[in-house]
Amino acid sequence: MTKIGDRRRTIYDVAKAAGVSISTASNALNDTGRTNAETRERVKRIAEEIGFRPNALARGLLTKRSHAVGMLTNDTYGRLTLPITAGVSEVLIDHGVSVFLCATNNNPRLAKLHLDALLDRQVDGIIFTATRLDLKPPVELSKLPIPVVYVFAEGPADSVTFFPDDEQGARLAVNHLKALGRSRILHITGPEDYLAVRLRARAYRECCPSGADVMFGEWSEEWGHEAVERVFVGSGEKPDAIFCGSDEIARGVIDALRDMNISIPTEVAVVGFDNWEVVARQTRPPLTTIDMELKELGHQAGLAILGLSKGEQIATGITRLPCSLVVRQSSGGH
Amino acid sequence: MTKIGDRRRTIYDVAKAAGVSISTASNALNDTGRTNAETRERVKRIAEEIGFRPNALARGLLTKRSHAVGMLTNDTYGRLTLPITAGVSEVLIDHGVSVFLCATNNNPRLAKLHLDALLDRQVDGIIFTATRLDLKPPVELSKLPIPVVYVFAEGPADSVTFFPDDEQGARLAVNHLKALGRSRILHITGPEDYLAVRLRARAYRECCPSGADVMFGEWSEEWGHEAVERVFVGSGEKPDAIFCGSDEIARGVIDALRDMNISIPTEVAVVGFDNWEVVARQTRPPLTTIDMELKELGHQAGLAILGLSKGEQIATGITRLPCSLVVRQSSGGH
DNA sequence: GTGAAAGCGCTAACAA
DNA sequence: TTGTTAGCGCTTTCAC
Repeated sequence: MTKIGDRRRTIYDVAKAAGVSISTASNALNDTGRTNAETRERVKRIAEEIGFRPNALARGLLTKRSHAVGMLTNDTYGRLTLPITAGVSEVLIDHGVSVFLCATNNNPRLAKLHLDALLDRQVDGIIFTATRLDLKPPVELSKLPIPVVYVFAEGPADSVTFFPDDEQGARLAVNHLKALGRSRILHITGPEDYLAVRLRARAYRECCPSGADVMFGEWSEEWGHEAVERVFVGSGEKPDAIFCGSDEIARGVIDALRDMNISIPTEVAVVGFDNWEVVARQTRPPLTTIDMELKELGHQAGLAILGLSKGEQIATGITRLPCSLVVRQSSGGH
Repeated sequence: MTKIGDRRRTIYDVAKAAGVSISTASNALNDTGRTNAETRERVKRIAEEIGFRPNALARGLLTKRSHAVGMLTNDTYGRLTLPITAGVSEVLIDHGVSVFLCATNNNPRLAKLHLDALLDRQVDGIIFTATRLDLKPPVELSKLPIPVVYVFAEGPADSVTFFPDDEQGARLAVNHLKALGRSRILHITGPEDYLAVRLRARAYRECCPSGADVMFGEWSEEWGHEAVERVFVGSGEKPDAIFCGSDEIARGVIDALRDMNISIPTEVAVVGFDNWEVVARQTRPPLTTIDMELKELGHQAGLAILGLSKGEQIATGITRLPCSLVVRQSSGGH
């Protein structure tokens, strides 16, 4: 019976089994240097056979590239973070890069702890994600020795930053309603101190020059409900469409309209913002809404950090990625 | 002007600045070996001053412990995954362990890719999370050279596995309703092919020996709505309480009851399952529900993998962690 | 109590 | 084309 040590195979094992030196083995495995095609194939085959897998720690120590990036995030229960992270991870895994997930809960002590851990691990870059465009990181990220990409968060002026194009998204919603023949469109949205809220409201106003009416409030169903009650009591001309700042607000709006026996979309069409499926799919009728393409945002952020970590030049400043319109029954669109 | 190279400080820099050898510096920094207390303090102070941070790659290469673990997950848009991950990360960061997040989308190819990457990075262990107890990992995890912990998923018989105590959670719900004086309790729940559904239904039946009535269906609001309509049309004795298999179902139930002008909780009390705040907080009235303590599940999984990676003995088999009851207005409890 | 030296597994000059 | 060699930054015997 052959005694096989169960320690992991190293490049030495490959070299010995293939009858070459470790440098030849290394070159063959990585397609670097000048290696005879035949030798290369043989080395690769043998590596495969004996189950060789390179030690990423050793490689990283030498090359000073760990092929890992850190994601520092604020948003624990993250309906934003998770799709973004999935997008980041999805592009990076194809480039052999793994992702450390660090939830900071917006706590500076925790953020520092995670940041130090990431730096110790020699990550090639950091992606910082928050839930608001106008929220600062809980820890200083601006003078790190590695590149940083911001998603849904504000970095220094010359940083690489991604977020959704709120104005374009709002235009998409309003133009959809206008194309459906609606003319008295109301905008019920979140707190005015959110940049996203202001951007969306601005785009909405530009699309509805006559009689644009914005109701700022909270990010809750409750607020959607309340706003509708406020608008639809009494007489006077009523809106024939409502563009909501979030799907949650839209849900409250829809529930309130149903309570008042106002038919959707016949009397009032409703459009939301987020395409948060668990909400948008479950309203009655299902909600037409704006999708912020969070996964794509993650893709772009991943590609950016990849490029930066290789020393490539990436356009700095804010890049706003287009939103898309998801039509369901609440707007009566097709 | 002193030229300071901006490469990272190494233990050599610390040793030189402190006038000791690198081995002494290492011992001092790690509180290992016999080191003069005074020397130790001096070395630590100097390390701090020059901004020394140990290179985790070098350390891991030598010690064969990377102080990183991988989380392999199925549930991309994860209302389960995220709290669990947060819990894992929360305990581990305090032990200097970081977490790689790998979303597999239940895709074997992707899972293999991620698993290999984790192995290459010499992770100290892997936590596999799924969304169902009776779902197998998309990749073979049973004979890895590193420990594996399963959360919300089934591992081999002798593996370490955590999930919530569905039966205890169900008993909590039913007993709460009984304590409130309800006697005709109906159970509207998800598909019977889920183990969790069967366990909850069993516990419910045991608590309601007389007239226990279970309606299996889907995990949707729609189903909750439909089930209520089915039950409350026609004459005959109606339930005075409904225990739902999920918060989403409960939401449908509550909406349907309101549509029928049945008052909650006076005529019918409702309890959900999940404590998914975005749903449970927004129902009218707010939903009494069962919390699966996902973060605590993550804590336990993190501690388990930590212990296992240190070679400690951990009880194998399935550990079910208690759920808790969150009382809101839908049950009229206090 | 401290230091010299070996070496973790790998890559990249440079020689042959 | 291939092999030899020198480290990457750190921990850890084992002399002193």
